[in-house]
Amino acid sequence: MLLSKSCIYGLRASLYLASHGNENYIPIRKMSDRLEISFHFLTKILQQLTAEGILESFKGPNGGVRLTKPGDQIPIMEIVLAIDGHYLLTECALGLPGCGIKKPCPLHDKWAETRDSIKEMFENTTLTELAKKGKEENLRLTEDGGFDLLFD
Amino acid sequence: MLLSKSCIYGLRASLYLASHGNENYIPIRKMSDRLEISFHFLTKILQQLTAEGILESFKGPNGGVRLTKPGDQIPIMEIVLAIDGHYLLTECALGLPGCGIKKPCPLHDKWAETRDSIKEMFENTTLTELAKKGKEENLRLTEDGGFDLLFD
DNA sequence: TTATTTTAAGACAAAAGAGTCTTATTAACT
DNA sequence: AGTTAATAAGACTCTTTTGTCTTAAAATAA
Repeated sequence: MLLSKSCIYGLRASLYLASHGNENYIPIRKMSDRLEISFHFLTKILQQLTAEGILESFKGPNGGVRLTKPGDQIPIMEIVLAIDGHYLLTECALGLPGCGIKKPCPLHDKWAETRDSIKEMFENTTLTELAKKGKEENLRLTEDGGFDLLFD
Repeated sequence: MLLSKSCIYGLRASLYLASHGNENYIPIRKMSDRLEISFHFLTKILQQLTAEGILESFKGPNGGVRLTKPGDQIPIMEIVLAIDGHYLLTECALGLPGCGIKKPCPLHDKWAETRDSIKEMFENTTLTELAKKGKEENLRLTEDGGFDLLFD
């Protein structure tokens, strides 16, 4: 898999948050219900994003999590980096450690090019952009549910 | 990871075979030694490639495995498909089953485009092409060894 | 025929990823 | 103060991937 399950869940939750603006904290329980993700698992993932400063959390009644910045300032690459690390940006296609210009593997040149196009895609796509598109066209965010399910 | 370890090992071994032409069978033990891959693990992987018709094997003394076709007729996509399956060509970036034009996720369009560039890269790169380049420039195929290590 | 060299097959073990559960801790409301 | 609603933290389990080991089968050569 390109992205780990944790990363995918983190992205889905981030899109949820971006679809709602970030004035209010949104409870993780609500998100896990709507997104059909295990509550405890999602909690752990969002704790990572909180630790990385992408989310901020608030305990107690009316608590939850929200984005620390407006979603149009958050490329999805930020979420990917926070959860899966930089492997996507640096990993050798043949799994060789430190594969680079100096000590390349035979696939290095072609793969570096392809990898850059992945990188650019993730860097040039913001949460808000996807959330907007998702809302307008009621696109999918769960196995059988669209963005409309995220709203009351 | 983009490719599984099994797939990476399968690719490295295939490049080994392609560097040697396919007149002779090459023992798996020799490949596993040179490529620094566990013999039994590599054996299992190459059995998959044999089952898929990419390799043919021969038991007993002077036995081993070899490519069934000239390496310039084998795009590395064949190896990837045989070991990791078609997930690379079809998987949704947000992990939604059956994500496609009909029921897309918000990332679908952009991801499909990026995914195609990965696909094309793997389809347009042959074993021989990489093996030739690897031999000529003595590129890396193990943690610290180049193509020269593959030869006696 | 017997010993040797090789792949084939499958049981087993270790490590990593994914998911669950329990117990704090914090904040709001009554 | 006490109850309730929420996140934080960490132990624990399940599953998949990765890797090891043993035995069988096939081919060669003495």
